[in-house]
Amino acid sequence: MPELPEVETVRRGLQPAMEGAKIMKADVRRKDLRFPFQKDFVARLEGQTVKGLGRRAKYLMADLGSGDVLLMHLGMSGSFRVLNDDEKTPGKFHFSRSEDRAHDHVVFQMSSGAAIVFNDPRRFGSLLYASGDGLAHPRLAKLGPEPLAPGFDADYLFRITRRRRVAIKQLLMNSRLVVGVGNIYASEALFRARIRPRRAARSLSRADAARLVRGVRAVLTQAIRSGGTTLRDYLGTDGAPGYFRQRLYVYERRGKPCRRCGTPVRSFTQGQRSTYYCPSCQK
DNA sequence: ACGCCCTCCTGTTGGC
DNA sequence: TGCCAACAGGAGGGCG
Repeated sequence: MPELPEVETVRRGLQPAMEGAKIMKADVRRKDLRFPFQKDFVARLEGQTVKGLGRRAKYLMADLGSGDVLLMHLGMSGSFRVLNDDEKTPGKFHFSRSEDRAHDHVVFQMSSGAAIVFNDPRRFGSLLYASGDGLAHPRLAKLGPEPLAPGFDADYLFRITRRRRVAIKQLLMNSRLVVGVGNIYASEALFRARIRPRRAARSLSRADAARLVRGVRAVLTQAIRSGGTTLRDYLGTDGAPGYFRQRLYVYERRGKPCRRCGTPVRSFTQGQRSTYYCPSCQK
């Protein structure tokens, strides 16, 4: 489900309910998600105050009073819902599109009175307790630069694309090289940069690399502003969808006219994922 | 080091 | 109408 803009939107939604509040109770209803819950996961969390809520790549990071961190990843279908006091009555609210409570796997009761519910039908998400600032955790240690940070610039992208035969779209989705760009925004960024997704990475000129950096940054920034993209499941912490879908240029628009030139959008499968592009605008 | 392929899991959809 | 294969926003891991 969620790429950087959706995760960032979730972070902003969770922040008021978590920051400065204590985790009174952590109700873990399964033994595992993507990974088994650590043995002492609940014991280490309960009673801790959340000092701040940050993000690295697609991980949410709750900084805890102990100096450690709670890492939260949404996988493909994970979502958080914040329930305030007046919304806690069962049946009075809806969480997911299907209103199916069966996949509410973890509930945090916060001292603020809010309940924070993690729901994840496919269970590719994960919640991990990590020591220190968490950046040395194996899952984070090898991540590439943040696409919206200064380190992701034309020089960097040009450099890492040299000698790589891999298709540029797949390179964009390689989190060791740049984080946060998933299947939707890779297609959208390439459209903005006017580069075909199948191009070998090493075929990009310096000018291509510069346009692609701008394309990635622009699409992510604009999507954050719209609260992310809701295709199917994704909902924010308040249950509202993201509105960037109506601003997509190519994703899920196969056969529809390109919003720039009118040529029908094409799609094909690349690395077992759908890719979309305009055969006229992108070279 | 790199590139390709498969896997985890459930729910929904589209084609016959 | 019903069945079932294909597919869905991530990413770890194995293999050549």
